Amino acid sequence: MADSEDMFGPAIRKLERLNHLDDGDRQAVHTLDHRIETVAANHLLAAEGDIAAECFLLVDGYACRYKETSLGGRQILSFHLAGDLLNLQRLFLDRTDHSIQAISPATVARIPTAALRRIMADHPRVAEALWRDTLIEASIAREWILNVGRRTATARIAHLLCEFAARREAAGLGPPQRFELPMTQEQIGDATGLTAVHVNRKLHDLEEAGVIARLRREWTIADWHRLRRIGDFDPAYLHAAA
Amino acid sequence: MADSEDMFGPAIRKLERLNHLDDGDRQAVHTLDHRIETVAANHLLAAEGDIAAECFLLVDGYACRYKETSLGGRQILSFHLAGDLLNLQRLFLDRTDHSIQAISPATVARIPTAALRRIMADHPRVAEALWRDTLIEASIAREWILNVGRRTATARIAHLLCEFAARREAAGLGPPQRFELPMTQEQIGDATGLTAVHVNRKLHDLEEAGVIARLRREWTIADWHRLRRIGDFDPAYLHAAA
DNA sequence: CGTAGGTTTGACTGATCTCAAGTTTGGTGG
DNA sequence: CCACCAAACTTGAGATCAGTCAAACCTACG
Repeated sequence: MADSEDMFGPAIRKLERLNHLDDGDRQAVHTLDHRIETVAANHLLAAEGDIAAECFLLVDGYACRYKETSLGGRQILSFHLAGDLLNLQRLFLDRTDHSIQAISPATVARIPTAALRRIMADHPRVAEALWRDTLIEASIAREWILNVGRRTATARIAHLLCEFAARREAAGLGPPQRFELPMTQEQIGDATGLTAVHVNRKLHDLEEAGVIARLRREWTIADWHRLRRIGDFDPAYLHAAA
Repeated sequence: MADSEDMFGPAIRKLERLNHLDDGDRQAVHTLDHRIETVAANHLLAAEGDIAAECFLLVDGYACRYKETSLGGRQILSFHLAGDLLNLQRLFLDRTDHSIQAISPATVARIPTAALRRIMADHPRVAEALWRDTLIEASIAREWILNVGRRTATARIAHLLCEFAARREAAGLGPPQRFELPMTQEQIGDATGLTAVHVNRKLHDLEEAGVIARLRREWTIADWHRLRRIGDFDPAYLHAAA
């Protein structure tokens, strides 16, 4: 049990932020049927069109979801950190409609959707937490439509950084001012609808303006207030629990 | 009851596409607490930040959801037609995170979220239909991120037209080849991350290419196959029931 | 039949992309 | 521990797609 305690810890903490759970609820989550898998960076966890009836719990590391156009353009739809549940739409839909990829070395638990549906039926508080999680994810997706559709390149990038910092902090993974960013500039471009080249240039602008600082993969938000203003970032859409 | 039969007809048909319902389920939907409202085009039904705990059922007409940047840029997040449930995220979240507006004269039923939560608790099949509806909406939002982020102007517009035609047909509102488009070119621009001027030019391109034809507000899709290819449209993301 | 909202057109601007080198970084095997 | 390699990052020059601004022109409706 100590083992699955470790594995499900981040997820339980996330569910507790979404709804109050009692001991029975927590116990039920701990004993969820699952299969642990450790994968390298860039490993594809699920592909568009898959019919495997399972959800993923990201135990450790980072992942993203994406879709591609028929011309090969790739659009990242969301980034995920430890504790996030992925592929929840498979709970009630037949097919995975996007791909899921680890963007760092990662540990995931594959959970059969049947097990999740059972826990939802038996534990209404868990079901409500999953509802909230799904609705918050939809809210984030809407904010991304706005970001990609109506903001300038610099604003899109700044917004993405703000969101990452905020969610990372909410998940208890560390302070928002300083962190190691798991994604490459190419991935930032794929998430913001820009090219890697343009992301690079705008990142330099932000750096020269003294808003952010970078040393290798270590990022510092030098002026949070200004970054937030540049990115037009209002955390309301995260509903305080993402 | 004949009255509410009429009012809830489109919604019941939509729920039936999402999950099998029995007579009790349908009866419960028909007797849902609600308040009918008829509004003019452009009427604001809900605003970002609202705390009123109610969802909307679009009984007749068309509506859209949108967000705005602090600089005034507006991004439409989705279009809705008769039978669609709006603001479902208020079921489990405290605040409306986007605005909702009628884009044609419309009739809506305002339903207190408490009534919807009750029906979900008592009628699991209805609850599952609402789950599916929410998940499909999230899938559509992801496709929109891809559309706005990674497609050319013409493709974005073509994709939007394909989606509208497909959803309209799925809702039983008429054939996909010919329809009256409820939105203005400005609104198409707001939905695709373009300006009205550019939408106008690309629409003319599509017309000159013989892909679409317009007469006043009446649109004809002259070459569905080509429109679909131009828009990179694969209806899988609608999960056959949107 | 006047008017406001919607559409169309033209000329010009500018943000972002493309292509094509480099350069740095981090990991790996010898 | 070092040499090497692939991936990631940088930089520059030129091309292009879409935006801006401004003026007409429809057309639906009161």
